[in-house]
Amino acid sequence: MQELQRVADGRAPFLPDYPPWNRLTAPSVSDLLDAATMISLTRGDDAGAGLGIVISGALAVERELSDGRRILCALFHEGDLVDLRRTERARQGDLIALKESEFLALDESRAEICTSEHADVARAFIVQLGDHLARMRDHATDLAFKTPFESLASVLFEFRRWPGADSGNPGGSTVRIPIPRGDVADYIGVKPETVSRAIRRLERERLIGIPEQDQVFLADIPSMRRLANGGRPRQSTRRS
Amino acid sequence: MQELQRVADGRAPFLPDYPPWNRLTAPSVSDLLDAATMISLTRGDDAGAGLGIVISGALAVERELSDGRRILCALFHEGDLVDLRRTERARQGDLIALKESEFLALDESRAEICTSEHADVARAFIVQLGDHLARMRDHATDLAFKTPFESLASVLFEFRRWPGADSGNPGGSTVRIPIPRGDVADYIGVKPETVSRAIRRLERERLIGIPEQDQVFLADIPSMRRLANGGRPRQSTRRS
DNA sequence: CGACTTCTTGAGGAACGTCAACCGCAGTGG
DNA sequence: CCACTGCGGTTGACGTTCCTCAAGAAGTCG
Repeated sequence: MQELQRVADGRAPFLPDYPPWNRLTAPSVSDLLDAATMISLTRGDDAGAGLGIVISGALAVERELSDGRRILCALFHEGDLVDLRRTERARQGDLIALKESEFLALDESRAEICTSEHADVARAFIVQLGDHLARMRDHATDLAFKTPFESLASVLFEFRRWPGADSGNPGGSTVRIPIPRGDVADYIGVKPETVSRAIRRLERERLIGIPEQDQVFLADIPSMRRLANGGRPRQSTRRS
Repeated sequence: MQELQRVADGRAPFLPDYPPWNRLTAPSVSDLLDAATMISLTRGDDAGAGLGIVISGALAVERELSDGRRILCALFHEGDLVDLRRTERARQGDLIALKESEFLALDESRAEICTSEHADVARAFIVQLGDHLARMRDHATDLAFKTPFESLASVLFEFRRWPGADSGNPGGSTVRIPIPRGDVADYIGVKPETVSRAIRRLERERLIGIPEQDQVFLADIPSMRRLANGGRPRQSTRRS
């Protein structure tokens, strides 16, 4: 029994301590964990499963285009339910780890039984899927924005909502960028060079500061919010 | 009672005759319809509800950016479950009709009770949400593609999957474009002029034909598939 | 220390957005 | 019956932007 082993490890709280997972009743948790297998991943690893819960780290749905371009069309963080079951298309993409991660893979058929037998599990799934849809709509909006500055500003706010992103700063004006620049670029649909240039320009304009490589200080949150919502600062509209 | 009235209208099959809706048991359907209100919409109307099922027509989540740009970040067609409940962001956008549509709005709290009491309804919701997530991932990939030709090819295949899109052509090589050009443009993140130019170029290259304004004949489906999957035909790579 | 990856910076060109005008059509009212 | 109006779609010229290609800087791991 995998979960018993885990409990013996002293890592008893198998499911994330976030809603909706910490709202489940004990029998539901038990049944869900019966269908679960913990997988440890390092950067680049394929999770090899289409259903599960991210325990730590960062995963993404990666798609390699026929001409070599790479796209990360969805990001998943700690506590996220990953559901790639509805796969009518041929190229659904692979679920890969962007860093050291732990993934609680769920057996599809047993998980399905679990959702039909436990209303709270079904509810948790619906809540999670609805959450992800909202994020995907935001992301689609970012991509349609087209200007890297807006996409970047928006994705910074997205990262700010990641669990643990605001650890150590109460006001939340420091954001950790949890994945490398190249992955950010693949996520917002631009090239790494463009991400670099965009960051440097935001820095020049005093909207953000980069104390460390993977940290961003939001110096002017209202302006950044405006930017993320479409107040596009094209060349002509630099200061205004 | 709204549904009794409808039944009296002779329009008894209230839910779409597609999976997963036609798989529900009678009591589930009855409970679900108790929470439902049918709304008739014309182009531009706001549905005014964040949860429901599209009975006919086409709806979209529209977002107006602060500088006037307009983005359709999700499309919904006949039989789709629309769930905008997870709205942590301020600007979630509006659910609007792109054409004459009928929308079966569901009361949120009563629908929630319904999903918790009927496992098959919960399952239908999960299936639908998972389906939409897959579509959103595809869409995000399209948008990240960046070249309008690829996005357009991809969106044509998306339209081909719409119910009724292949009515009258067995092979499915004719696709109906169910929404105006401008909406297509807002959906794939480009300008109407670019959509027009992309269509004309695909036509010039004999990949598609445009018998009517709202119809596309896929003359070379394999090539279009390649295009949609990222075999990008930039200026230099015209024939190869 | 050296090979590697990640990030950055620069110069040049292709591509899409912008602006403007035009076409065809439907609805409207004189 | 026909001019007027508005809307959706198309076409063209032009400019900004971002991708491409290339090289260098900085940090990491062997």
